[in-house]
Amino acid sequence: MARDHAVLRLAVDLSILTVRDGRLHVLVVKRGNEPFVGHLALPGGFLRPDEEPLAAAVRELGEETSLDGLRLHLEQLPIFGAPDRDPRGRVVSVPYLAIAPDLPVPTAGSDATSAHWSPVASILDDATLAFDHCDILDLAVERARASLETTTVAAMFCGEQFTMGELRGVYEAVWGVALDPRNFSRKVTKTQGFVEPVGSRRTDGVGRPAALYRRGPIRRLNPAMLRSSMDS
Amino acid sequence: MARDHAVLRLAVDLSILTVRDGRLHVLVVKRGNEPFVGHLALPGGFLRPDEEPLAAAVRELGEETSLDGLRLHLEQLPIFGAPDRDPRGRVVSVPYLAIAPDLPVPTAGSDATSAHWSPVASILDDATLAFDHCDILDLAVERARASLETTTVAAMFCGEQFTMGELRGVYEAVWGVALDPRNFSRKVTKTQGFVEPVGSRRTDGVGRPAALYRRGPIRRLNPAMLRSSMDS
DNA sequence: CCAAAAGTGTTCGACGTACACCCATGC
DNA sequence: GCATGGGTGTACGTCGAACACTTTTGG
Repeated sequence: MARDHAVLRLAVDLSILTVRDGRLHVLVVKRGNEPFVGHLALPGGFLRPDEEPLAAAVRELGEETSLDGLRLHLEQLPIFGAPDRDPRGRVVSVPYLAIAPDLPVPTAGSDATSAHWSPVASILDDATLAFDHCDILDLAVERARASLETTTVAAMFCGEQFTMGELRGVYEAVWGVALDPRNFSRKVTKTQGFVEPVGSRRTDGVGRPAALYRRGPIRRLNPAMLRSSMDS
Repeated sequence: MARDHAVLRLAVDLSILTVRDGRLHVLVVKRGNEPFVGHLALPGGFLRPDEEPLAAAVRELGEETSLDGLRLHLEQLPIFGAPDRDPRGRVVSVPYLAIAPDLPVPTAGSDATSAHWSPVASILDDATLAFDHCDILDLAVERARASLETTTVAAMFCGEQFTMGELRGVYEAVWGVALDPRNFSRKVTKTQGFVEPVGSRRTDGVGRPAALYRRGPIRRLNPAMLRSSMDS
């Protein structure tokens, strides 16, 4: 039995999603190093010795975006391991899906310059990401869509306090459908533990002030949210 | 920036599940090499150079069990990457869930001796698997339970042709609940593409002969199968 | 005849869908 | 007033749960 084991490095790559202006956005960085210098890519980096993959994802999140990975929803997706996916050698990518509220443009750092939010639709249409990051992003978006059905992560797209309209906007942006505001509100409030009323109301915009909510303790949604389309 | 990248090896570990005698079983091997000589473990092995992880899983399946991995349901689960999980050095495990029909006891080969089916319940209760394989198996069983709700993989536990009773037995064994035979049959047959009637009937046992079915083209179940318990 | 498994018909209730209608704010 | 967004009431249909009842075999 020869030692024909593959020796390789692990990279963590993050699909950090948020909702801005009613559309799904992803955080991309412009690469400062070879290969793919100047190309857009998902933030990420190599696993360090004695480091757990999840810890590496949290670390990269802080280094490249100043986001607190411990407070975000982080979910590991199936790995990408094609032997020729990285010209530097054998690198297997461990993708993470991160769901973040709409925060100010994050800081750039390390080997990444000019990190910024970019609409997912245009990124996937142009297919301009380095490596196989378009495939990774595609997988992450699909997972996010599915997670909205069965879990309460939609609230992770919002801030500490949010209105029903904001939460509904998350579903509409990620799923790309219009939902009935009245039935949506009832479904959410009747699901014990999804959201908790804060008591106060938001009076900033036009229209009747909306009640404010915060995230409840429940993480899994049972029964699930349904994705069937409705006319607005 | 020092080159403090972790250099490591990838292992694929397979949770090969089947249903025997109405109970969920998993394929385990007795280890023939250090570490954990003589202990039970999930079948698996190291990734080879220029090999995709999925290809490695299919290869190991054929080597250690003579099962055709291309014809089975294979699903990659989140990796296990604790730095100290393998005494031989940094080894990250890529777990695969395989769902197989109840086949004759597979052949043993390579560094694994006496591969055999073992009830999942007793394996998890005793917690006797090598490495962190109990955690891996636990994850695989949870995934299998969830997959039965949203996909048609339950039929992968059966042979080419099967009766409604057999298919229902899969759900009952994996979920550990009793289902109403009458409502189950209706639900399955009314879901277009889940199963297709063969036309013939099976007359081996006692009772009215059951109609035979084969797998249909549909893979995702919509609406999903519900897991709520019913009294038998 | 009896036991056992397969399958049909039917009732009930929960819930998603659709929409009429009312509430509260800015302009 | 009127547009805009927030929220309640309610009727309808679909579907899962429960179960009475019939069918077809072996012993």
